[in-house]
Amino acid sequence: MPEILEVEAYRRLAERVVGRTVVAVDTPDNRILRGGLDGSAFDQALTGRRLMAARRVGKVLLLDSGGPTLGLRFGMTGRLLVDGRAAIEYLEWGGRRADPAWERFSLHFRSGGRLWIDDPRRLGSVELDPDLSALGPDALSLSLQELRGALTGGQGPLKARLLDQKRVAGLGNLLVDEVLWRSGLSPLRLAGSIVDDEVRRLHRTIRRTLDQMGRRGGSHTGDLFEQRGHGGSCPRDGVALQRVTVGGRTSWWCPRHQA
DNA sequence: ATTGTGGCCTGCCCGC
DNA sequence: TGCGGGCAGGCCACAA
Repeated sequence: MPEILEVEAYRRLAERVVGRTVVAVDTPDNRILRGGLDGSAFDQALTGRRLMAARRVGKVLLLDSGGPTLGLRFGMTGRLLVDGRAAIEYLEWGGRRADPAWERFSLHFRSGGRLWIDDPRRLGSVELDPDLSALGPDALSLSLQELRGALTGGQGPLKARLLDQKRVAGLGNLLVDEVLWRSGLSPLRLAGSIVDDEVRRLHRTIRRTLDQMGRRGGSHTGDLFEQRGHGGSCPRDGVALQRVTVGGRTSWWCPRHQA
């Protein structure tokens, strides 16, 4: 599903439309439109605008227009396509095929071509000038100090904390499971119990994991991924992985080396 | 205020 | 072969 790595790939793809001018906005599904606006409001706000930049904050893709900024969220099954090209061809848990019925939002450009969102489950959304003030520091540039801050105060399990977009923006279920597995930290540990040594290890692991998996092609390319599921075993030491729900998400972890 | 839970939404896979 | 149940999780509204 789209976590920070996929959305960053979407952002790079979206750079292809920077400089283009919007001539029409298609909103075949107004259920994904936010801010109480209908399709014509999006059309009115964006038609005639030239796109100035493609940015990303956490899992949100932002297209600056000189007027309103268009914010795109991809939920679990949203893909971005530009001129018929997908940033991520295969999306875990996404549709197994391309279906025009899954097109939810589309920008047409004066110079030709278009950008659109394909989202079978409609868990994504589109918004003008989204409020991003509640988002925590971005996971791709997360400093040690920022991670320390994210883990400080309050209570709750480590994994829930890392998934909380107000604490750290961009990490999703697969990335957090992979990072905790590599760090040897249990998803159930209380965030406040993580000592400084472990915070440093976690920080190093986040950086290395995002870098490596970004090059491999997305959040489904972790070393743990293939073993997620019943009957799966730890790739490191072979014992059966345990399944537990943390932060409302299915979590797979190794009871042998994650403590 | 923070933390937890349920629901949204639909494709896909499995077992009968 | 078709069908129904379970599952996937990002995000939000809502409850405690």
